[in-house]
Amino acid sequence: MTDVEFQNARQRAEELRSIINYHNYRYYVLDSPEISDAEYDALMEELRTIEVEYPQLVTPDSPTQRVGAEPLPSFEPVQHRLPMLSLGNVFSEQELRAWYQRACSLLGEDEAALVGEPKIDGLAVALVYENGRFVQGATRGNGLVGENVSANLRTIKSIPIVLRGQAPESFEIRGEVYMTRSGFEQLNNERAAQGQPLFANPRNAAAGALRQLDPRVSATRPLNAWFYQLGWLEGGSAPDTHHEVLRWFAELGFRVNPLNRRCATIVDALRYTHDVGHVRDTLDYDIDGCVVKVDRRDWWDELGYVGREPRWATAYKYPPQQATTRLLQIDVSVGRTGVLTPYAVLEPVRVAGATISQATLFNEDNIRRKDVRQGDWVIIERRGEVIPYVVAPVASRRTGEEQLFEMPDRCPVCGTPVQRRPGEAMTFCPNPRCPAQAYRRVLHFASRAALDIQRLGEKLALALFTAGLVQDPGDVYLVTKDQLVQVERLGEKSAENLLGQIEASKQKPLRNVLYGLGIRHVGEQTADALARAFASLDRVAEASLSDLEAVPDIGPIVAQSIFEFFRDADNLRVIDKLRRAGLCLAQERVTPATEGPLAGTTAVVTGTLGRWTREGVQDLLRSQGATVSDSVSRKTDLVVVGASPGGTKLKRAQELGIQMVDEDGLVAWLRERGAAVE
DNA sequence: CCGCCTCGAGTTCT
DNA sequence: CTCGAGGCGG
Repeated sequence: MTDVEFQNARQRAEELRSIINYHNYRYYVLDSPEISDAEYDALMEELRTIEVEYPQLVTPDSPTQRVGAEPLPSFEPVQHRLPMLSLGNVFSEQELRAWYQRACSLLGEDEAALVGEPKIDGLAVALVYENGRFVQGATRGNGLVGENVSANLRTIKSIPIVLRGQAPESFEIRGEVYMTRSGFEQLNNERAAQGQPLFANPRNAAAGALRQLDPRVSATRPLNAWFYQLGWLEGGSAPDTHHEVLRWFAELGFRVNPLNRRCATIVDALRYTHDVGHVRDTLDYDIDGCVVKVDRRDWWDELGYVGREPRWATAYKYPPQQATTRLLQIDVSVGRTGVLTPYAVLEPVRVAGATISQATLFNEDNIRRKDVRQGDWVIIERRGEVIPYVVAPVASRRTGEEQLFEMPDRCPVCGTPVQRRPGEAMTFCPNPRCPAQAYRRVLHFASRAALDIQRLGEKLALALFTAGLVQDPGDVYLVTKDQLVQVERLGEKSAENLLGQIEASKQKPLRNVLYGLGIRHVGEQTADALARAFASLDRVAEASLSDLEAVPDIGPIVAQSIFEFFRDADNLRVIDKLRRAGLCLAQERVTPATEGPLAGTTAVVTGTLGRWTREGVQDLLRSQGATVSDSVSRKTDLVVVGASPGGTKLKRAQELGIQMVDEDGLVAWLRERGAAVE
């Protein structure tokens, strides 16, 4: 190698580093790249090639050095020059106002400008820069001593290795390392596919990634960071107000959250917490509140600290969406179809406005996959802000006393040995006469989507069942007022009401009856398809396997299930009772999905309507040839949106660009197509 | 045969 | 709402 070649290589390497650092900044910090990924990769490749040829040209701040450092034996402790304090919390508007009043009165001011920032749910880190270069980064640790995680922080591409513009001689900047929600989901999907344990939430996943001793593992994790606080500073100066400091950070090349806002008064700050709360769900990172800081930094010294919390800043916390509680034991329930479903019995805990004491665990595999044990501390959340869900155990809080769950080998209700088919996740009790199943069949028959017998709910159904009065759906029509009054101690009026409901149910259309029978694999959609195709219960009962399979969406397994149902003596007895009670087991004219003004259209109804019930709208659409579905997909033509609609349906409809209408819009839509409106 | 789309079934609390 | 699994198109 000649000296000239070496000099050229060195010059080119320097050039490339500065070009790559610039594009890194455009891409990772500003989120607005100027070149394509391929062009970027080509630049990286060129630099890497030079560095392989001339290893002496590799510098610690080279972009190629973000990945690939050797694993560490352990993290080295780092004493924070300035302790990393925690913030005080407030949980309500009043408390935030009180914090502000106190700050103002200590300052002897009427008002003090503030800065609002989203409070990122991640891990606080402190980074030291010297002469514009990243030299060290540490975790918060206990606030006084943290761990040196520099090698891992280097792998986060939005963290600048070399600063832009004029930086002070040395300073410390603080920020939050977090994992994006999308990255977290993808990571967990990958881990699930490989049978590895899942992370409970993005925060835990980020913590795991940051504390990886092998930076090469860290580098593969979707970490990112926001910066929001100046630590110490030497050989230079920083602006006087916090909002200017944040702007200055951005100029230096740090990633600063765009939601940060200067608030002139406490009223603005309150509005700010409200606004951030509104966009919270749309962000690709978790926040658990807002941080509010006094803007003028000279006032920080005046306000000082109480204990280890600054008086010049506080955290306004939103109600938690997750909670930790004790999983007392795992019980098993038996469903209508005989499926054994394990569920967690929890130490009651408040999550998102409700006290949760139980949560389903779905099946044995799910429990095993999550490694949930009886006695564990577990993280609970409400999916869709409703359904309680066990996210993960907190393995670090185990005592060794925890008990592994085993699916019982006999049905907990009737004692019949249970079955689990190879390759299937569900365990079930094969005894159709199992009281749990029989009782739930009655309940299902009375449910809204079936015969809609209100008042025949869990309690009464169980009482009638144990008294031996209603053992199957057919018995519902044999109950007398005397029995209700004398055996069930119902009031005269309630008994009459119930009997009225039962009487009215006899008019329900065939599809409701078919659904109510509880044939395995026959839900609302399939029941509707059967009613349309055969128009009478008897014809369904007589249908051959191939007749059944000719119906769209019915395949061999569903056909077999229907076929068998109508060849079971117990089931035939039930149907006989229904027939004698005078139920509607045939329908005169059925509109096939291929006829009517709405033929070929698929609609979804979500939320609460005003003028009609949801069922009413569905019936209206169906009666004119439309297909009514429960989930939005590419095939959906129209989504009718009522008040408080299902979030995923709305989101999916938006993603797919499907027409959405309210009630008035629906009327217009129907008129356009020449369909009847009432 | 695989992957996508639906459907079915179980479930919580106010 | 979630998960499992059946149906069916590519």
